[in-house]
Amino acid sequence: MPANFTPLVNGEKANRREQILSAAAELFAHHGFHGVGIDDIGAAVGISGPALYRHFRSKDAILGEMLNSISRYLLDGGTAWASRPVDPDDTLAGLVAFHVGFALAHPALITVQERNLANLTDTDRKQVRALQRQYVEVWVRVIREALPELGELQARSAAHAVFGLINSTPYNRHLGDGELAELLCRLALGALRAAG
Amino acid sequence: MPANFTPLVNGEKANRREQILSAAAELFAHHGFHGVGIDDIGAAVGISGPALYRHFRSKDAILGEMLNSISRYLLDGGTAWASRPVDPDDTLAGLVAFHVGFALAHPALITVQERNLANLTDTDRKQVRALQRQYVEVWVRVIREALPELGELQARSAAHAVFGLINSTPYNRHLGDGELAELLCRLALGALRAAG
DNA sequence: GCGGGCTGTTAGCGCTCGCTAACCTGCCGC
DNA sequence: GCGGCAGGTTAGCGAGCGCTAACAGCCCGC
Repeated sequence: MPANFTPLVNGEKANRREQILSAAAELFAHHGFHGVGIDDIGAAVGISGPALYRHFRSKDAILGEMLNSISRYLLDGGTAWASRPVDPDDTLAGLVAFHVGFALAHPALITVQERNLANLTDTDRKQVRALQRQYVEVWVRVIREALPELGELQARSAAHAVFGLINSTPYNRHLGDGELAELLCRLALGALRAAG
Repeated sequence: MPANFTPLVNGEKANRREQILSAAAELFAHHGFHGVGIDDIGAAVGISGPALYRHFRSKDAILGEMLNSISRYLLDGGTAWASRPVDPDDTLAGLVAFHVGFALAHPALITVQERNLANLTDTDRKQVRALQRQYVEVWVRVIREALPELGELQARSAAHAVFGLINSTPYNRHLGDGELAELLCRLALGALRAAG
């Protein structure tokens, strides 16, 4: 199970790229993809405008790499938790805690992932949707193992609803991180338990 | 408690305006505010481009009126439910069902409301945020009456989380409307019960 | 029946945006 | 020490955007 999220770990030189991805994520989250200019992203990392094209092929490529790496991270982490040989309730709790941890650590990425799927290139969108679909399937499987009385469609709907619940972190900055994490886990598990 | 949502009921002539608002909502939800052009909105209602300016002062005004009327509708409906003299658990259940009903009937409006606050004019944004804040306060009050052991901050966080849960309707079209409504109500109430 | 508002049209202005071109500079290997 | 490349700069292009101007048909009151 991955500990820290680093979009791309290419040894060394990826540093500027990560800087750009992180700044762009923040900007995209606040103003939307079309509301952010190339110059804005450049300015946010201290370089100016077209210098970005030394690191990314296009503005779309920035968003594409961002969403791809998020989806891949979630899928990998989720798969890792799901394949641990513990009892179903603990597996579900672990999966919830994993997603809560990510949502708390990276609210901007959550926002971008939720809002800007439609702004992707066709190929990028297909890739990201495939990864997201697989992630949902992991959840569906784990939910149904913990709550066998649920049908597949019900489990899928419940998964989406729980994603919405957890992904409320961008609007949810009243409590400290620790307390909020615990509350979100309780809420999510309580919701799922009530679904059965 | 309002039955149907009609953004503005100005007697008669508001018809075209409502047509435009509804088409724009769908487009904004799919492509984001900046991703939709004046010509797109016009085409969606069968007129072409600049004719919109016979009905709205600007593109921003369309979004402004849309978000203002959504927020006002939710606040009015929520306030109506909250002030019914029934026992706290039933009040909370009613409030949940009210929000679920809106989210199921108007997923596009939910999406726009969630994503495009930042694209509003300063004055519009202030108005909308004020309405939203009041709506949250209604929820906080009702939640705390049903679950007195919850602190105010916890209740506010729980409210935001439940909004996220219910507002997952745009991604959640696997079940029929009736079944999904019932599931979402159960999930939301289960989550809140687990918070106490 | 005709003048005026209401609602539509097309042409086009001015601005911003993504991106390219052309050029500059510091560092590293040979 | 010098050639080349990685990574930065500014100028400017072409396209698309929001919006305005100018004009046209329809309908309604007098």
